[in-house]
Amino acid sequence: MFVSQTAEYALRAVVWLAQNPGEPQTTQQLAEGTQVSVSYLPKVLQPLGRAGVLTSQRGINGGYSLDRDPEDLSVLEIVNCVDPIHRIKRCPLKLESHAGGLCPLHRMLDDSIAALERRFAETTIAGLLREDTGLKPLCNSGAAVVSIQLPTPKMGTRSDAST
Amino acid sequence: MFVSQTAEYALRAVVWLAQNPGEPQTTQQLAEGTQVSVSYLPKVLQPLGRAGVLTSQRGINGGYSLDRDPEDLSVLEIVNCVDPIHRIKRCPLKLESHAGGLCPLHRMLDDSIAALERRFAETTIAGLLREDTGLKPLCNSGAAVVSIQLPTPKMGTRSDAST
DNA sequence: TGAAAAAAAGACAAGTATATCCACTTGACC
DNA sequence: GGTCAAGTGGATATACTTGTCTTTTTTTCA
Repeated sequence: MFVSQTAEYALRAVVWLAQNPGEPQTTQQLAEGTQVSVSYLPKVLQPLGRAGVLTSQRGINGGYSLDRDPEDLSVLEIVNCVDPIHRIKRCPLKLESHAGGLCPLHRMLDDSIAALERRFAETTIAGLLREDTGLKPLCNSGAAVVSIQLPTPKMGTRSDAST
Repeated sequence: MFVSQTAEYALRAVVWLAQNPGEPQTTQQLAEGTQVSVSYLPKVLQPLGRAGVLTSQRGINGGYSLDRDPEDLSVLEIVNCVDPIHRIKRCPLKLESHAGGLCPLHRMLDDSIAALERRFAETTIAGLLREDTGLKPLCNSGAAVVSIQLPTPKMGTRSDAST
């Protein structure tokens, strides 16, 4: 894959939390909102808690809430909590002659990783919430959907993405 | 990960074959040149054979040889033989409201995949061989190393990449 | 034709990612 | 303080990726 399933789940959860500020979200609520299995989600969230991205509160009225300003919380940070991106630093073949650099193949691969990393670093959670193209980040139902603003009952008017 | 181990191995093997045209390379030779386990390599190469990227010849003096012009053989093709890149086409949460497009989160993720795909499509094997920065693509030893052109017996003079 | 070299094919083993479940702890509220 | 809601941690299951090994098939060459 490209980013792990777990990282994708973590991103969903953080986006959901950013969309539902105020009261803490229980595992149930998060699981429903992000369509992640309720029994797996806690495992995904724990590293985010340890990293200080979110806080968890036990007991009645507990749940998870975001502990960072979405405005300077990047996608990269979330991904790195859960499934760190590894750059290629040394020759994977361990050739002594390549000790000081990477050959064209691995340089190209590392550059690609770097580009991805850069993009993830530049994308903030708040940015994602702002760039609303008619489709609110994950979620349909419940809490966060204030107005989805359907243009007409017919479909396919939005012309955003398709392929 | 980012590209699978298997895909990385496939790229190494193809680069090696492009560097060693002429007589077919046995699994042993390829394994040594690419530092891939000799018992795993055949598994990696088989999909490439089926896809017509390389041909294999059994028996004495057999081995693998590239069956495509490195000039228009892209990294993307190799990767796709072995571990295809999947774009995000539909909402992974299967929200009906997102049927016609992707939300900002998944749009961003898909755009990142697309950028990667584009880069891989634009990079040819021949291109990698040309862009020789002092380090020949994988390989040290043996066959393909005609002149690695060591500047001095001392190390670390090359100043190409390091971080 | 026979022997040896080589890839192909398939069974199997190990490791890692994903997912589930349950017993335990923490905390809020009565 | 008791009770119940909620997260935590650990054990276990399942699936997929990576890796090994053995047998079979193909091919060349003597």
